Amino acid sequence: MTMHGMVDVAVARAAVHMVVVMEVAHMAITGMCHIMTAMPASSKKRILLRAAPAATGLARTVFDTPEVEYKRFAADWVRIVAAGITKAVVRADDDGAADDDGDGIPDEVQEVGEVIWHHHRTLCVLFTYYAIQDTETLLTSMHFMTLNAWTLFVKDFHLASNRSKYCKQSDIDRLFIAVDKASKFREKEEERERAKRVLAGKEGAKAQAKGEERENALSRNEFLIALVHLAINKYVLTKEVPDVSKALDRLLEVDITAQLTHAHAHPDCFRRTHLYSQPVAQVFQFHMESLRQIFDGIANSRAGAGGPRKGGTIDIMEWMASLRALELCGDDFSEREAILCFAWSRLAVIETMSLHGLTRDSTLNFEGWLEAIARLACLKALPTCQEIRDAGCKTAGEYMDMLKAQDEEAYTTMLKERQTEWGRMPTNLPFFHSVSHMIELILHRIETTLGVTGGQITEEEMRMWMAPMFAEGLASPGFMSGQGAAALLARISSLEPDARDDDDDLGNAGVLRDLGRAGVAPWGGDEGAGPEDEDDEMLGGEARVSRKDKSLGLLADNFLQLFASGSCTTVELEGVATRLGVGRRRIYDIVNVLESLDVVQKDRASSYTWLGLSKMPACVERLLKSKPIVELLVDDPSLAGDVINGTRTAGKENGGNDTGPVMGATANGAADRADKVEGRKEKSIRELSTKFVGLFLQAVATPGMDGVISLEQAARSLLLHESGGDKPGATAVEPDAGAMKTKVRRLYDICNVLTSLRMIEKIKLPDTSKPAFKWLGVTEETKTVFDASSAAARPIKAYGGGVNAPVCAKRGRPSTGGAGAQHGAGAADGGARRQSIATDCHPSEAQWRWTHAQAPPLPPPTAGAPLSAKPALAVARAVPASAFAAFAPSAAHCPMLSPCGTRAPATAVRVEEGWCGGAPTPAHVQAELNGVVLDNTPRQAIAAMLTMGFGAGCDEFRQSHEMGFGAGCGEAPRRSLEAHEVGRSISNEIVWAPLSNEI
DNA sequence: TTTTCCCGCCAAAAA
DNA sequence: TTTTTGGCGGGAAAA
Repeated sequence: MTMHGMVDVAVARAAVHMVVVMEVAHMAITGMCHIMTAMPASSKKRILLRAAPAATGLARTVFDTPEVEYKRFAADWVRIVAAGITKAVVRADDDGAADDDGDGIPDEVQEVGEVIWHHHRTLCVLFTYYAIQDTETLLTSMHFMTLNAWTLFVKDFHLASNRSKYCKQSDIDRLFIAVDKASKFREKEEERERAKRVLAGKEGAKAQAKGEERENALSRNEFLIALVHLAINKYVLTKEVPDVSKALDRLLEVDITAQLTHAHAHPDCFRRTHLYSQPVAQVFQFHMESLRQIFDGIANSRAGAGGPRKGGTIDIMEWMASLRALELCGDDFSEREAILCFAWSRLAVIETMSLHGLTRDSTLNFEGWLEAIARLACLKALPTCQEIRDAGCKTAGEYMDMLKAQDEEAYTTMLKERQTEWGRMPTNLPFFHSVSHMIELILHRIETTLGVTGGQITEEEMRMWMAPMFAEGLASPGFMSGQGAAALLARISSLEPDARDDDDDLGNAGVLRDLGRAGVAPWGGDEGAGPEDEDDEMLGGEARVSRKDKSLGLLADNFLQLFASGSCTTVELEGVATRLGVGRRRIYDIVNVLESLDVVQKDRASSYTWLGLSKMPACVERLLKSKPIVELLVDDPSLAGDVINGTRTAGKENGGNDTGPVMGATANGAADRADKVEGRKEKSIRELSTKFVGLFLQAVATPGMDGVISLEQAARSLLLHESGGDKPGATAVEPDAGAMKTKVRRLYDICNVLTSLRMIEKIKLPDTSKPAFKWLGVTEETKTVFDASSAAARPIKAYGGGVNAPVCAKRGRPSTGGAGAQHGAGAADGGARRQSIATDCHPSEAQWRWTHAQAPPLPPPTAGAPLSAKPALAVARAVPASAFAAFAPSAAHCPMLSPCGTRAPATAVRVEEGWCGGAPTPAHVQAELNGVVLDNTPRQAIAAMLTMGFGAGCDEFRQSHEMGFGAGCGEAPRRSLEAHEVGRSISNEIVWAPLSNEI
């Protein structure tokens, strides 16, 4: 009953993950159950809640979750036990078969299991790393470790010693063979058994395609078994350590874990510290359309060749073939490293011994593929922005190919000099630049092949590009050999599409786009032919952002888009503000109005729950039914005559001049609680919004008004109400001009968001030019606003200083144009072709185009606003939720959206948290680099980003973080791994969890 | 001009 | 206290 000394702590901390055990392999691990019972009930409940989505959202998991990892371990462990580890342990251990807790499993075996679990992540990584060493058998190698690989592993970690009695190289080789043979034998047995048991079910049919033609190689669980034996040989037999679990722990801890290098970093290190940052997400987002096409093209390549169609995934062969076609491997990085990129971009899969699991584990979905590209970007030798510029090129791709063509030697030299070791980050440029340049290179190569230039890659183009590959590339990947490959390939490709329910079908986006630019030859020449584009001579300096680009309406659009597309249901103010690139203050304006309509609901400080359209119609309905709080007054006395009519007991004309309440059957009603002059609370935008909507509803009910209200009218009604002037006997005090002005200002705020909701629209009163709005109610368009898919498709508009391409059609520059004011690069959306996203720091050269070729379904009033040009760093501050769904940590990962623990301070995050927790916008970073301090700048977050390699000149930050794939992953493996084991970040605020279930 | 409405100070309300 | 909310109005950009 006494529990395992050293592992104890770790196990206790990891206890949370153990809950899952029950469902997975409870049979084999029942012995561990007591751990769970010892767990505090509260935490148990919490985790179970979180575990739920894991089951359904596996494919969506962006980080490897503890749950999955635990299950993966459980699956291994079941096999290990089945393989008879018990016998070996009991035989070697001093305690023998003691089973104090009487659960039927010898305590020592249990402890061994716990030790393995403790190091399982590391071991999985190592297994893959070495399995990949052998490119000879590329395909199988990702799941099997050959003798060569095993030997290399042993050598790297100095596990063999010729002086030792039981651990000479030859002993270890023998060990390998023994394990391999034993399991092979057992597998055969099992299979026979199974075959017998399986009756008709189609289960049986596909269950065992697993031909055992694989020769000497260890699967992961066998590798683990081998390690146990190795530990026994190394420490138990030599009497150094009496007990097997301790010996294993020592082996894993001292001999292995402590010797890990950056190359063995867990995939999540890279994801967490580099990949999921806003700048990177933006880079991807910028090229999203093209990337999607490319991915689809590659993913469906075999379908085109007559092969089976696999749904939306890319396997290793396709990955390698595409890299070859792009001529990416070379002196800077090898094919083996390319394979590592692929392997590291996969997500943990629980069961790799089933057909389904194997497929999962052997392929990358879109997000995974993007990650692989990002990893590739780390390895690839790429030019800096400066170099590109100096060479007079627009993109990195252009630069590379030009260099190659003009000076082969220099090109080769560059490749050699710039290569980055696997596991390290490039040092010559910020990571997101690398990614950007990498993508440009890919696009450029594809375009050159096709003779196309700039712009989105279309489906058609992709097909053309892929064509030659059917013929050669994919069909006979020359870089690999071996039957195993063919066998595995057959296995993988034969399986059913696996209902990829997930991935949004951006499929038709391409079509839309093509339609959009109809008239322009698909590729072939021309293109730029857009009648309009011109200018871009670029601006000199600071770009003044148009007021329209930072309007509340625009912001509201983006806000709605962000949440409507469903990536997250928790609205966390600070995070949203950062994400949207605005100050918190502005978010309040929006949220308050939305709250008054039940679109969001406040659940705690700084946090709201997104309700979307679920409650909103009912809310409006309710307002309609209940008597309005404020009575609508008709502003123009003359008009009052007509308006006031039937149906209402409009009978009261107060002494006050024109004031005539139009509605409100029971005028007295409104008075009840409005007695005391309304306090601050009553004047909140939230309340104001409710009242305002009430006014609209009255206007709708009033014949002749048709739901139209002028702001002045509304303001006056509101003010009169506030002053109590609308009460029966009261004397109306005509509000003074100042008050009116203020009130109108507020109403504009509300109108802006209501407009974004498409619930009202601005109209101009025929007669006067008075501003007025017309109530539309919950329209079809409103529904569209909330519809997840259309929201995802809806382009986001750059907000504020966001800088991207000038897209405005309007040529003349706004009068203000001071010195080199900015410009609209006037490229019409439809024909806009990609330029470069080179996230360069020199605006004068960059010409951005925000390429939303497809016309937004419902251009909001503000659409088409010119986007100003500006320093490249800030490409677009607002990124569509759809982008974040794929790249950004989900709410669950990121305290910025949904704190899992205590809330992070509003403006600062701990450096350890990486970018999570108040991510700075590119503009912030830019400002910081320029030495300017913006308000609301999350300085620490920026510091964190800078340590990751963004920007130069921030040595004080960098020095302490010269890291490879992850902070601490290289230097202090012990510690950080421990932290990882527990599945939480060091800061203790981030809890790994699957991406929100519903996406 | 008039209409819009961004910005952000600073105080009330809430931890 | 400190942090979160958010009223409020100057004043400037659009129309």
